Amino acid sequence: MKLVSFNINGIKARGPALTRWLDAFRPDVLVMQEIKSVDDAFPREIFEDRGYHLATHGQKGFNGVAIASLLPLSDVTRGLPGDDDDAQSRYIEATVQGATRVLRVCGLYLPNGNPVELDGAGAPVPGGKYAYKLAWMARLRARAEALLAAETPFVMLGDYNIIPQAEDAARPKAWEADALFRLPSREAFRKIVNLGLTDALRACTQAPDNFTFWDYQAGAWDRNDGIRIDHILLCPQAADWLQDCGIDRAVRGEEKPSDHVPIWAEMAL
DNA sequence: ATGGTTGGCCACCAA
Repeated sequence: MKLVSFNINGIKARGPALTRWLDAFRPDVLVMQEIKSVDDAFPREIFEDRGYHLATHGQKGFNGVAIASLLPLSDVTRGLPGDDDDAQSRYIEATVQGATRVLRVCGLYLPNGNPVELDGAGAPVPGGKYAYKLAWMARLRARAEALLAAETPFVMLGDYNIIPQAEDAARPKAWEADALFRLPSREAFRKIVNLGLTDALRACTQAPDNFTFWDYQAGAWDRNDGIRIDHILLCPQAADWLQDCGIDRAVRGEEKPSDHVPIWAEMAL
């Protein structure tokens, strides 16, 4: 079965491009980010007409995540545990029933974190976007720990807004001070991976130039000035079920594309 | 290295 993460950058603008890709690729389970829609305005028929179950967690104007699945979906939960005051829609979980196995699918849109605001001592300014990013990552790590402790097979996939290593950017120097690549961001990502999770793409290839995002600006796509920030992390059990992983980069060159492309994992479920 | 584009939505913010 094919499991995919795709930051669609606005469902209202992405209808034609998304449906073309959906019909060509036919994912079994799809998590989306930046739907930029409230739940009531989401065009559910795009998915339901094609036989998908759909769970959305949207908000007005920004953010918003969703899960579409050909396999039965159950136990949908919305929001990342750990902060009841967090009003941003960035996290959704659901249980997917495969032919022989059950998988907890965690779809996430990790905060961008820019601009990086630091105080005189170099600490993130409380209430700033960078502090929010790091706090969110600590909550995500706690959630992964809880799922590991419960021995619930799970995958955490989505737009992490993290460039894990220099080979994951065409021009790493340009990103050194950015919230997507600065060392504390990469350390926080490693602390999650180091719980024992597998980066699905890196389990299948060490090649550089496996980007998932190219900015709309300055001809980034034409110059292949990209970064790898969309990731699929697997718990040890789910990693045993991984068969292949790749990035559907051609989507970026089609008409009216998102600035991200799908990353997929083939799993024995 | 810098400047630049798109989405949501209606004055700009976010990326």
